[in-house]
Order: sequence, then structure tokens, then C-alpha cells
Amino acid sequence: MPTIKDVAKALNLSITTVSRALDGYDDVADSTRELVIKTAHKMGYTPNRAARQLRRQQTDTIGYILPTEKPQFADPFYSEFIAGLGDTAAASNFDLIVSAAPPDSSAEKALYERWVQGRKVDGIIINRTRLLDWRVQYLAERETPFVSLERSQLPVEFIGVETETNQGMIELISYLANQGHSRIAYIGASPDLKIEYDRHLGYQVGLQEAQITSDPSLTIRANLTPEGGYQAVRQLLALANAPTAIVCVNDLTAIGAMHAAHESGLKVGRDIAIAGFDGIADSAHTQPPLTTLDQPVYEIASRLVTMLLSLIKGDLLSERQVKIQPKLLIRPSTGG
Amino acid sequence: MPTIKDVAKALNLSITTVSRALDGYDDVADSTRELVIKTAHKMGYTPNRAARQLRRQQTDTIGYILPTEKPQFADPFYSEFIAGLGDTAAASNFDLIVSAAPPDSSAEKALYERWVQGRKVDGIIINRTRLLDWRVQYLAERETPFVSLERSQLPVEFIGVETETNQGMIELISYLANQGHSRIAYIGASPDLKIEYDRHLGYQVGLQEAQITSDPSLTIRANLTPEGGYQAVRQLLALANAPTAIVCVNDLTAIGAMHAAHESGLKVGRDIAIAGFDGIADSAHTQPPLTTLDQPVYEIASRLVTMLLSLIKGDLLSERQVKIQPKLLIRPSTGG
DNA sequence: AATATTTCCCAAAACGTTTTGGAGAATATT
DNA sequence: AATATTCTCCAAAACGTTTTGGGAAATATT
Repeated sequence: MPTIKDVAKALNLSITTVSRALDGYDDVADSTRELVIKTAHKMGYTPNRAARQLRRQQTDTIGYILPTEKPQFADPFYSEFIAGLGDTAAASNFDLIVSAAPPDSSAEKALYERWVQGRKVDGIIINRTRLLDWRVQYLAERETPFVSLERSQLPVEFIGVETETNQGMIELISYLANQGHSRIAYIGASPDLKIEYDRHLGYQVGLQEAQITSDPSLTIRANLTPEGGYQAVRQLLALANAPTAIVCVNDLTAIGAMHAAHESGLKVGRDIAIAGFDGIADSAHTQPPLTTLDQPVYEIASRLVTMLLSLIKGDLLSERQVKIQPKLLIRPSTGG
Repeated sequence: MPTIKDVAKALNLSITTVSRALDGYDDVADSTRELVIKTAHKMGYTPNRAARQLRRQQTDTIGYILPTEKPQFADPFYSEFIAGLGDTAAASNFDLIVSAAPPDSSAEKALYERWVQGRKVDGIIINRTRLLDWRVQYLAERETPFVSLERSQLPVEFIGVETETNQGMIELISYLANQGHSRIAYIGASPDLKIEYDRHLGYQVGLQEAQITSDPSLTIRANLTPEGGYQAVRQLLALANAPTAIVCVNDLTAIGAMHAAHESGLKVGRDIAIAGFDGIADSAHTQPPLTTLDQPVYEIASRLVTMLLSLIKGDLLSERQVKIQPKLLIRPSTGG
């Protein structure tokens, strides 16, 4: 594997000149630059990343840690999200390093420390942000560039992307109300998650706009998985006064919810309405197809990377806080 | 951020000794080693990865490239797969870098070159192996350690994990035959993929064992997505002599297939039987729940990393070729 | 008491870059 | 013709480790 020294020797130039020719400095003659570029290419020279990183004190790498729950972890949201991160990073010649850890665990903490202290990454992408997320505190204190999907409640400047949920929820619930539903339940997630906070709030605002009085017994917390949604619906259907429509915090929950409804002999879309949130690809092919608030996951991921990279480079970011409007996709799971 | 030099100065030792104390060499007194470890920890010292990499000429990093298809890419298989890769790598203090590129594209080639030539990774994980996969040729030629999920047909030693499909397919098809099905279709994927080769072969062997003569018009190729499965079933149902059972190359295809069947007014599990392959988490919650050949994705990923790491370290690998038996999960989508 | 061995430590080189601070040659300006 | 300016180039230092090849002191062996 040729080094810069080999290229220099082959051309009888100093390594300084080769380096500067390759990096586009203007204190090297055009003729030599061309020559350098050509022979470097011919010799198959690629700069050694470690050496460059050591000297430059930066890594050209960004990090992302998957929020894996204990046993199994399979959410199509994340494969699309990671594809977006990886693609966009690669387009700027950055690398993406990925690891996995349960949220708010010691393993998570250890990973962040390893990456931040060891100067393993130039910046970090956070998602599934929690209301009082130690990660944003930690990264802000250490002045490590980071962007997040969803805003925490900590007094730290928020840079990233957030989904504006209220409008979409209002649309969804008004649609359900127009279909004649008045007992509309909500299946949420852990209350320390910002998405749960937002989506539950959106649900309540939606009810209010539709002039439906909120019934606390119709809000129930699950864990973002099909299993969670399945169990939650079994509870809801056991209620004396069971709901006729159910809004779920994400599509996976809705998939489990539909399963439980079917199992109880209800025809989803006729006997009960069920809606999700995320717009994962599967949602178009569930039986019946799922009404959902669709988010452009790939673009969100891509946008986050773009923002993070300019943060790292010290460019001034015109838009530090991007708001995304989810799009209501009405499908047969809510009748109509 | 303290360096090894700071630690050495604080203890009035040489950096050599500090380095060797930390690395566990036995030519340093136990008392000093303890002292070094303690103060290094107290000072918050973490070795700089770039410097270590440069000196050691290795990166403690493995790479994986997602096979993203053009528009959207969301397959829960991959979120679980990546979680397994990341977890297991992190447990050995290795990092996982992830990027994305369409299979067999110039972008894919560019990424591999960047990683291999630039010594960015110590080893690579391959999946969705193709029959004549340029990647295995390339990596073998460059003597870059790699492991793959599924074996190519190239004359290169195979190291990795493969799924033994025939047995599972025989079970599945014999089950279908016992249910009275004799027109059993197969929806596959691109024929250059090893999984397509294997699973299609398994299907044919299964038919043979069940003494059903194979009808070529019942094999149809899709693209591993729900959309593909959906379109394929529309074609199949338009046949003069339509199938009564359909075996799909993966669960996503099966999900789309069920959708199309429903849409044609067929009740899946009663009027038509549909089965998938992979055992993604959703498959338990489709309507009806999907019969599938379940693979332990997380364990497969984890196993691949373990193998790759010993390959990198030069340990002798006792098992270079691991065979996995998928497990048939019979669910209502095939009636019964 | 001399020699051999073990124990514990260290100075210096090396890994492959980028950057600093010029220096000589060519050209432009007086 | 002398001086100033611009063009090109380069030697050397630095980034933070690990490893090599000892070397001095302490201990064991004759």
C-alpha cells in the first residue's frame, strides 16, 4: 500500500508538495499538481485515515447508537433511518459508526464515553430523545457537536429535526370524529420519551378540537412494539365502555393492536378503527392497510446528517431547528 | 483531554511504562501497575484511537454495507442484523462502521475501495451474497478478512454462516401438501442472489419429496419487498389455473402477497395459504399471522462478528462454516 | 565474593499525515 | 540595476501511541 512518501519519491518531490497538491493549495504549480494527482491515482495511493486523523485531530466520522430493547429488536424505522444516515455521510466522505445499547443503560453511557472521550467521532446523532435526556446534557457539556431527532426539555439549545404532531393529530381525530367515533383511545409509550409526550399531547389537543371530552381510562401505555400494542388492546376491549377507535403512538404498536382486535372477532375498519404513526413501508400492506401519519424517515435522517456536518465544520447553520409535518394517510383501517 | 504523556508526568514515570502497565505486560511491577491504572482512570485518560491505529497498523473497526434499493429501504431484518453486529463488536471493543449502497453499483464498489485501500477497517461483513459476487473476489484478492452470510459460487474459501434451507422447505411443503394443496406457487427474488438460489431449490426439492410435479408457470420473481409480493400475487391469481398455496422468499414479500390476496376477496388461511421466510417480528402480528421459516437473525449477526474477529486476530477458527437450521413456525396464514 | 539471573524501568524510533515558517528562483516594479 | 513581489517548493515539527533494545538495580546461584 503506497504512502505519500512513495508518491513523493516517485516524482522526486517533497511530501509537503505532494500533500498540498492533493489538498488543493494554491501554492503549487498547476503542472505539478496535475502530475501529482495523476501518479497518485496510478499508484493507487489513498491517504491513511488514522494518520490524517491524528494530525488533524478530527476523525471524519459520526456516530449513532441504536436504542435496542432487550430481547429482539426489529423496527423497519431504523433500517431506513440508518440507510439515510449512512448514505448522506458517505456522500460527504464521512463514515458512520453504529453501535447498540438499551436506552438509559450503563452500556449506553459507556459507549458515549468511549466515543466522546476517545475522540472516536466528530459528532453524534441522537434519536428517541427523552425529556430529560442525560445524553444532551453530557454532549453539551463536552461541547461535542450533536443533533437530535426530537427536542428534549433541558435548557440546552436544540439543534435538529422535530415532528410537528399537533396538526396531524387534529386532522386524524377530526376524521375519526366525523366517522362517528367519540370513544377514541390512545396507546402510547414510556412517558419519558419526547415522542410520547408530543403524540399524547397531540391526541388530547385533537380531542379538544373535536369537542370530545377526554377519558383518562382510554389512555394506556405500551412499549412501541407489536406485543405491547397487542396487550394494550386486550385491556382496552375488556373495559366496560370500550373504545371504537384507537390511535397508536407508532405503526408497530398499531400492528399489534390490529392483531388483538381481529382475535377478538372485530373487523378492523368496520367494527373498530385503528391508526398508527410513522408510515413504515409495511403499513400499506397490513390487513387492512393502516391509516397512519407518515414521516419521511430517510429525508429526516439525511437532513440530520447535513446539519451535523455543518455543525462540525463550523459553518453557520441557517436552519438550526427543522420542523417536519407528518402527512395523514387515510387507509381502510379507519373505515371510510 | 489527557494523553498518556500527562499520566506519565503525573506519576513521574516514562510513557513506556504507563503504556505497558495499561496493556498488561508483565515487565512492570504490580504496585506501579495498580497505581498507573488508578490515576489513569482518575484523570479520565482514554487512549487516542487514531494514534493507536497508526502505530499498530490496525483499526479495531469492522465494516458493513447495507444493500439499499433505490427509493425506500425498510426491512426489519436489517435493524435486527445491525443491532447484532453492533452489540457484538462493541463487546470486544471493536467499532462497526456502516454505510449504504445499492447492490452491485459503482457506489458500492467505491465504498469497498475506500474502506479496504484506506485501511479504514480490519474486516468486512457481507450479506445478500450473490452467486458470482465481485465482493468476495475482491476481498479475497486483497487478503482482507471477511465473513459472509450465505456462500457464493466462486472458488474462494467460504467463511461464514449459511442457512440450510432444504430441510425447512421440505417440512413446509409437506405440511402444505397434507393440507390438500397441490398447486403451490413460489415468489422469489433476483436470480443472482444466493438466498434465491437456495430457497427456490428448496422449494423444488420440497415439491419433489411431496411428489408434486413442478409447474414452471407457478414460479415468479419479485424483489423482496411487499410491493413485489403484491404484484406477483396479482399475476398468479390471473392464471387460468391459479395456485392455492404460495411460498415466498421472504416475509416482506409474503406480507405484500397477503395484501393482494385479501384484495381479491380471498381469505388467507382458508381460500389460499401463504408462507414466508425470515421470521421477522411483525410476522406474528400480520392478519392472519404468517407461517414462516424463522431464522435467529440477531444470533447470526453476532456469530458472524465473532468469526470475523478471530479471523482478524489470526486465531484459528474451529468452525469456519456454520450451518443454521431455520425453524418452521406454523401460523394461521396456512390454515390448519 | 564473584557471577548469573531476574525484575523493573526507560529513551528513542516509528507509524503517515498536515502545517509552519521559510527559501530560492522567477517576475514585476521602481 | 536595484529592489520588491510573486511563485514554487521544502525541511522539520507535531499529532499520541506502541515497540524495540537495552540498562541499572535487586536477587539468586555458584
